[in-house]
Amino acid sequence: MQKGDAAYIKNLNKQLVLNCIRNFEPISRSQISKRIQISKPSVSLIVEQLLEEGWIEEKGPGESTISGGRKPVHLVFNPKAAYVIGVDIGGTKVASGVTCLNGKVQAYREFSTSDYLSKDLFKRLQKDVSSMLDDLQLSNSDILGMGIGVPGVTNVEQGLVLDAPSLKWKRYPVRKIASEYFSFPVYVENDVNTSVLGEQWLGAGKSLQNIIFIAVGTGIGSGMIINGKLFRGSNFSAGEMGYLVTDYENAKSYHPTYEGYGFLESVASGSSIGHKISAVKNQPVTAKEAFTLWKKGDESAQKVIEEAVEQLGFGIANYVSLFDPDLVIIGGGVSESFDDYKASLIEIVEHFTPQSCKIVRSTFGKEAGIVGAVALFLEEHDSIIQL
Amino acid sequence: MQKGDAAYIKNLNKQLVLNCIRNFEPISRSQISKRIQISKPSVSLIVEQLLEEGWIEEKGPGESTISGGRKPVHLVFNPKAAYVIGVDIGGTKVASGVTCLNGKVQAYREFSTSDYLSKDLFKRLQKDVSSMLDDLQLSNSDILGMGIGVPGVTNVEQGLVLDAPSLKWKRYPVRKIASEYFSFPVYVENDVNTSVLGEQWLGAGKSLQNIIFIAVGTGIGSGMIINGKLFRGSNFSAGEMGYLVTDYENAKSYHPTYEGYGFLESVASGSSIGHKISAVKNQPVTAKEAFTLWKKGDESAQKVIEEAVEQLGFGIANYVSLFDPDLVIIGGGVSESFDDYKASLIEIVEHFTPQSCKIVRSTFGKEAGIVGAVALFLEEHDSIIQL
DNA sequence: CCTTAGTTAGTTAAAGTCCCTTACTAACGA
DNA sequence: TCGTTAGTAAGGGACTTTAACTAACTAAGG
Repeated sequence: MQKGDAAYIKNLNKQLVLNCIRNFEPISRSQISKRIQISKPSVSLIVEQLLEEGWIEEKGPGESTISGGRKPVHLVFNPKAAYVIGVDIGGTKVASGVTCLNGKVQAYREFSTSDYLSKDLFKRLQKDVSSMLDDLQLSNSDILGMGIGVPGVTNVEQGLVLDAPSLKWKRYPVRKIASEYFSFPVYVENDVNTSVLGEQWLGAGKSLQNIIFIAVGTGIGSGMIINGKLFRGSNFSAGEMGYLVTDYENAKSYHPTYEGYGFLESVASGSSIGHKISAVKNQPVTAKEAFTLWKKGDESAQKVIEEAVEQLGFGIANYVSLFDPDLVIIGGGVSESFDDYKASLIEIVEHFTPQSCKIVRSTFGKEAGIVGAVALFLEEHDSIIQL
Repeated sequence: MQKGDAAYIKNLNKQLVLNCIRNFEPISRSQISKRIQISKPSVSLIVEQLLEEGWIEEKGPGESTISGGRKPVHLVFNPKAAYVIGVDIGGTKVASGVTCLNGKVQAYREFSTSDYLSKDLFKRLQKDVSSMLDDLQLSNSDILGMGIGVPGVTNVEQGLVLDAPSLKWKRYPVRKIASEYFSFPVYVENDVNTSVLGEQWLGAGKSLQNIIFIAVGTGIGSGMIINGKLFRGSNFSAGEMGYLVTDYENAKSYHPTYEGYGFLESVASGSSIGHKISAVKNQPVTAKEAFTLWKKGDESAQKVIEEAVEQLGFGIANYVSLFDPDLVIIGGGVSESFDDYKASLIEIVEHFTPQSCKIVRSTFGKEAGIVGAVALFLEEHDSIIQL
């Protein structure tokens, strides 16, 4: 529990005022005072400090009310007061970007993961970051910090990637290594978790309290916002949706430990769809191609995909039954064809859950990883700017 | 967000001191100061107030350290400073009890639900409560408030039972009705949720952050503590474990909306075990009798129970995969035979989850409902005494 | 046994920080 | 000029803290 002293309440109220401005700009000192129930003199004092520190700006006078009176001074948030760097380390590429405090991406870079995986990955990243800062004419002191999304189980407190198969990282001390290249604080987190944070901040889940984000691609992973906060589980491995069991008969003969994948991802992931159709066709077919075949009326593709969607639907239904979320967001490679199977997916979920729940597709494009990583930084870092 | 002022920090620090005493008693003013990092004068002042208000007591001198010095004055929590009433409204009986602040039940009463369900249930409850208070020589002012556990979906904020089939309550305004009979504050919550709160407070899940409580009886329900707090979901219906789907083939022909039960409870609950064996034996058999038959070597009982345990195991595995909890607690009628199927249950869960997780049986006996309801009150009510 | 130095517990007094209330000035419409 | 609203100044209250105190105890030495 937190101890209360003067500094603590000062900070509390300062954040309260700043958040009020962020959410209701433009707004006057007087209105802030009314809204957050802090006396006018206190608000004025805090506003003065925020102005001095550059977090907010005065923006011309507002309009008097109908009954007359002095015009209020409009205050607005200054999203360029500082910047945050978001990094998405994926299996194929490492994308990085600089965003302002509103999450707008100001600069973007990427490089191939495999070229630098064995060595100098962070050195290369440092190069990209320097180049972006140069472009934007920013210095290190303008940067609050960096968030990094990684495809694996991560201990965010220690900045340690516990296991990321696609990068071949095991107990890899990312924060420690990154601190050798960057002077600002760095936070690392599983990429599905950063995704759901991004969606909560600026995407489909804006200001919702309970959100599930499901990434269906090579495997199936998920992240969740619970009671407004990211939930990580007791061992940082909550949301392992790929391990769900939805088939009593087949599961019995199934051995996750041998096969290296969970049950659900062995029947409903993008790669499983690819494998199954490849087996039928006796030639390599990717999941993307499978969806194209399906649309063209290919029967074997239809069968495989329909079963995959059905199993995925069961998995989502289970998730929803347990969590009762406001929203389920589908992301990952297989979400590209979301519109094609959306209807049947929703039907299955509705059928097996006590309460209905919206299911939508992820909103972001290639910037998803960046925005999520930035959201992670803002969520974790103890600054006046909070998610 | 909370606004900070003098009263707020005072209250914060007061709670901090009181909790410190509750957790580490006996403890001296000086030690408190060191532990919670509040200056000695402040601690002394707060302690003086807590003594005056009766929450704590001085208890003789402690021992000096090896290096000499004045003996510390030991402070201890006074669990009899106030009392809380816990009520468990079940399908068969309404149990009520008075506990002290440590959760020890000081008095207990019960009456048959069916006798009073149609009318005067709360009037009857009031009688039991008065009688208990008389026995304990307590007055209304000694009672902080009342918690009530109910077998149904409940909106705790409004004190409204949304749907409790076994009581035939729909949108039943329990708090409003209770307020006509009791002068202290009343909180209502689903009984599985009160159970998990009770387990977190004084049971198997003491001081753990992520706990799942599963009640297997007539149906299958569950409650969960997430990040240390009870999670209710967006529509107060999180934890509907009975609706999990674990069987691809059978689920397809299954229609929860028609059958009134979820899929998992149709194959793994106590009543489903009873039904299935009754069908085989062509005579009514209860779940309890089924377990007895099983132990005696009855083959059909074995088959039915083993399948039920298997399905339940799948359900728990799914739960664990998604939540990554510290602990799973099994309660409800079917948990009485827990030791008989514990091994196979654990084996299944281990097999299908990425991370292993302890599974134990619920700790409480008939007082479970009372303690849980009291825990609910303490969790919800904004008093200096917090869960 | 008595004395004294060293140590720890708890209190007193003064000062700092934050907030609030009250009363003010500033600015505007009618 | 009056009524109204925005924002500021001054004084006071409620916390906290630091620094210095008193109280109470152990242990060692004469």
